[in-house]
Amino acid sequence: MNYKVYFAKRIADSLDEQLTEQQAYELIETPKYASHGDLAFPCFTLAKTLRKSPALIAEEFAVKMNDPLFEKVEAKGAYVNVFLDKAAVSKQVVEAILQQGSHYGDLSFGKEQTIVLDFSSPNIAKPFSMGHLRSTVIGSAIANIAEKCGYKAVRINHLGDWGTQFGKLIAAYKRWGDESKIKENPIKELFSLYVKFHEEAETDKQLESEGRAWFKKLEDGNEEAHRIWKWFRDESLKDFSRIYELLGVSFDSYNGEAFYNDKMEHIVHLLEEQNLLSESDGAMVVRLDEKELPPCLIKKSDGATLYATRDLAAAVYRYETYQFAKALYVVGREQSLHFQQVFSVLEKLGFDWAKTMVHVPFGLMLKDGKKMSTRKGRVILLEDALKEAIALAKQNIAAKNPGLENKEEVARQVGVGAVIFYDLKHERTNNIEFSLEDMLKFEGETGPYVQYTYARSCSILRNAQTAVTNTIHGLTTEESWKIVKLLASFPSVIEKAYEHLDPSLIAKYVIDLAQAFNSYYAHTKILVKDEELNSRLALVQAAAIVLKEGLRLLGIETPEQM
RNA sequence: GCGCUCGUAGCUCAAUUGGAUAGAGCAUCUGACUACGGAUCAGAAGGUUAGGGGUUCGAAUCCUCUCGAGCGCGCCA
Repeated sequence: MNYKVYFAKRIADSLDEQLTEQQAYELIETPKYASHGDLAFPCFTLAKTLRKSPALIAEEFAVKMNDPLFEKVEAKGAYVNVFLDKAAVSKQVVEAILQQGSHYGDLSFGKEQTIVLDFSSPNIAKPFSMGHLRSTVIGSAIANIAEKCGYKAVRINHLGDWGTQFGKLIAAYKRWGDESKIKENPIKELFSLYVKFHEEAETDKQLESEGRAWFKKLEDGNEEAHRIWKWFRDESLKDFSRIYELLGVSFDSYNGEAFYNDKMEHIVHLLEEQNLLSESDGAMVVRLDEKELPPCLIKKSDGATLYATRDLAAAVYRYETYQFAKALYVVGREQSLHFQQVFSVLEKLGFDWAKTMVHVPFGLMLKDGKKMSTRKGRVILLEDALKEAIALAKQNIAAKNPGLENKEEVARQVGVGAVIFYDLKHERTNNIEFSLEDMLKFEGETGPYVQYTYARSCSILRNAQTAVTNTIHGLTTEESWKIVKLLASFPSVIEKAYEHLDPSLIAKYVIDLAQAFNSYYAHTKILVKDEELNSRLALVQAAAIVLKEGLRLLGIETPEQM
């Protein structure tokens, strides 16, 4: 039961036609302070149509409105504050959760529709840095949230396995490469070749054109270029899959940029057919003057393709393959111009589905206020951070719970949970100042804090040694009420997280719920044999279910002991 | 120079998208029945929301200017 809807209905009923239920719903707030009740309706806007003071209107509402679900209705200034009946609402909410289990909060507005998500998309032959963490965990969480809303989600890892950079890398390999060293430590060696290339290129102007030439060869099917490229790609993928396994992230497709190599002529052909291509300094571009955007480059002057060309081909391929209702690109904000251009070109081509495509940008991971640059070799490897987090979790277990059975597994879950949560708790669009120290904190607003709360709830349920039955009464204390209110709002939090495509809303929610639970835990003796025992246990179980489900949506596991 | 994003406690972030008294967590300082797990809880302290002007019943949020930061702006991705 959605109490906001219920309240909105009551308001609309007690007015004649001045306000629709929908309008009332949109005005209702949940007050910041508990002393203002559980739901509030501000009367400012009604004051104009009713030609009465807001306070007077609130007063009249308060008198008129009585309902078995409302314990008290109070006018305070311009607000109508409603206090819900704690026992009745607690019963409804907790019973619903126990009945539905992990399906509590499932929504259906995405039913029968497919959503494709392009995320993670690391570059081959480059280390998986902290910077890639954001796209990976945000994209993965949004996919989970979309599924919770009923969508069929297609997770696509659009690997950066094509482009001029490979020409450069091959050029560097031909000059300074050592096959045996690369076999020993592929990513590290390839990456240092890449860095060296850029260092040398500062003084040796030859290098740049050598790199471009190799890419052209690669694109034209040169056997040697292709063999080297394939080798680099295979080695890199091995590295990546190790990290994805650690993170617990999976994909439905690893079709990267190279996959579209034979699908680009089609796009170029379409553009030609519709007279959208024009020449500029030897390159082929689509002009976007009417949108006041710079032109979108389709082909370089040597005939080689560009990133945008491949993205166009990918979009068309994906639409033909999946008939998506929505396509998301979870890619850093620094590429927002690129996506504006690509979407605009698709529109110009007359694809009406172009308007279902959205760039979901996110802030950068900054180091000392600056972008972490792969070129300059200033990177922090994600795998190193994960390993440190896991080692720290292991230390904690050794100190706090030495008897724990599957230490390794739990240490992984907790360490990785800390890293993922640290990323996801920040609002998506904001930059994050990277701090390994903060990321490895397990106290306060962290993943391990929520996991710990879950483990505690499991512990109580184990100790209870009785099956929880679904007949609830009581639960009227301030502490339990805080939990119930949060539990009741879970579905709307999911809806909002999807609407904003922002997992941080769920991260914040899960923190709030954990805090409410811990506060309850500290104030209430749960395992005492009185007639409310079963109700308290049911509340604990309901909280556990929602904590677990919330963390699952974020891609974080929930050990029962830690 | 132009465009985008942003500026909130010492630090990292919130604020129901224009609503009531701007809230959390770190860090600091106090406390917590000899405990259902102390990776916890309760409390103290910490603010002219970068700054000026405007819009209205009401602004951290909207418009404008100034200052400051980050990222983009044709053959990289």
